[in-house]
Amino acid sequence: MSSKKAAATRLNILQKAFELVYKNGYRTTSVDEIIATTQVTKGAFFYHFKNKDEMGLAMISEVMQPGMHKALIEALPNKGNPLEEIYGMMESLLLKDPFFIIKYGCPAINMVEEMASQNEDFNKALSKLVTQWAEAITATLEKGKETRKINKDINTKETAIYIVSGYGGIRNMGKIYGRDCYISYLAQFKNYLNTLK
Amino acid sequence: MSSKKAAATRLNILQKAFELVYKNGYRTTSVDEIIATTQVTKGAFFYHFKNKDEMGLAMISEVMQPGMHKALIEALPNKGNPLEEIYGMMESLLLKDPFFIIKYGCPAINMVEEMASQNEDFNKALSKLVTQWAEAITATLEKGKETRKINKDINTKETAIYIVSGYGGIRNMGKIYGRDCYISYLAQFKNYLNTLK
DNA sequence: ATAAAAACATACTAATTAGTATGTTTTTGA
DNA sequence: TCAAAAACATACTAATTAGTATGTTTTTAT
Repeated sequence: MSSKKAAATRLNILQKAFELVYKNGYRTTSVDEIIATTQVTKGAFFYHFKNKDEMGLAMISEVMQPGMHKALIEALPNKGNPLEEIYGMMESLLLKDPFFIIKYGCPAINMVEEMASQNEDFNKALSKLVTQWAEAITATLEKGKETRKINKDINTKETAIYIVSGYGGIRNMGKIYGRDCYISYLAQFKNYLNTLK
Repeated sequence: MSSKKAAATRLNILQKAFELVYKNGYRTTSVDEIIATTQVTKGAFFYHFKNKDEMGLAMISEVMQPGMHKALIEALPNKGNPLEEIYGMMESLLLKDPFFIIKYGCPAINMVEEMASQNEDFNKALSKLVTQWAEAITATLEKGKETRKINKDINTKETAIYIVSGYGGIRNMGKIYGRDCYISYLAQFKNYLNTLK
C-alpha cells in the first residue's frame, strides 16, 4: 500500500509530465526536465515508474483518460437535442476550454500522432482513449435516432469516428492558422451535423 | 556554382532524411542516423547544411513541396466534375498512393503536428505547403461554381480548409484504426461533398 | 596544367539522454 | 516503539546528440 504523500508525488509527476508533453511532445520531453519542474529527484521518479514509457502510459490512463471522461459527461448528458450537444461539445473544446492552447493543439491527438505508430502499448492505450470518445458520440447519436432527431439510416459508428477525426484534423490546422480556422470549421461542422437529421 | 555530384549528394540527404522523418518524426531522427543511411559523412552533411533545421527546411521546400505539387496537378486537372476530382484525389491519397504507409500517416500532416508549434520557420514553411493545397482545392471549387456543379453560396476557401483538415484528421485516425477507417471516411466524405452541389 | 575553391572525410567535443547503484529518510504495521 | 518496507536522494554511467576543427580529395576556371 502506498502513502498519501507517495501517491501525491506520483500524481504530481504525471500531471507535470502531461503539461510538458503537451507543449513539447512526448519523446522530446526528458525525464530530467520532468523531475526539474516537479522538484522530484531521479530516485523518486524511477521508484514510481520503472522507465519513461511506463510513466507515459500511466499519464495516459491516469491523467488523460479521467480528464476526457469528465469532459464527456459534461458535454454529452444525452438530455436535450443530440446535434446541439455534439456541436456544443465541439465548440466548447475548440473555443472555451481554458486548458487548451491553440498552437499546441490537443494533447490526445498530439499523442496519437506522435506515438501510435512508434509503440504498440501507446497505440493500445490511445486507441482506448479515442474509442471511448467515439463511443460516447455514438451513444448520443443512437439516442437521437430514438427521439427522431436523427435520421435512422445514419451509420452512427462511422459518423462518430468521422466527427472525432474531424476534430483531430482541425486541431492540427489550428497550429498553422490559429483561432480563425476554428471558427470556420465550426460553421462547416454545423452544416454537416444538419445533414444527419 | 555546385557540381552535379554535389547536388546529388544534397538531394540524397534530403530524400533519405524525408523517409526517416516520415517514419520516426523530425526531432527524433538524428543527423547521425541520416548520414548512416545515406553513406554520407558528417563533413558532407554540415557542408551542405549549416545545421539540422536548415536541412529540415530544405527538405520541406525541396522534397515535400514539389512532391505535393506533382500530386495536385495530377489529381486536380480541373477538367471534369470538380466533386469527382476532389473525391478521387482523396481516395487516391488514402488508398492508392504506394508511398504512404497507413500507420505512419501523412508526412506533411505529421510535420505540421510536430513542428508547427515548435519553430516559427517550420510553421511558415508548412503553412505555405498546406495553403498551396487548400488553394488548389479552392480553385477547383470555384471552377465548379462556374460550371454550375457547385452551389454558388458555398464558401470555397472555408470548404477547402475543411477538406484539408478532414484529410489530416483521418490520417491520424488511420494510425490507430488502420485502413478500415479510411473506407468509412471516404463514404462519409462522399456524402459531405454532395452537400456542396 | 595548375591554383583556388568546392566537396567531402575523420576525429573530436560538450551537452543531454535514460537508467542504475547505493545510499538515507520516512512511513507503516505489529 | 521498533524493525521492515516504502519512499526518496545523490552520484554516477554509457550511449547518443548536434555541431566543430582540421584535415584531404575533387572539381572548376583560367
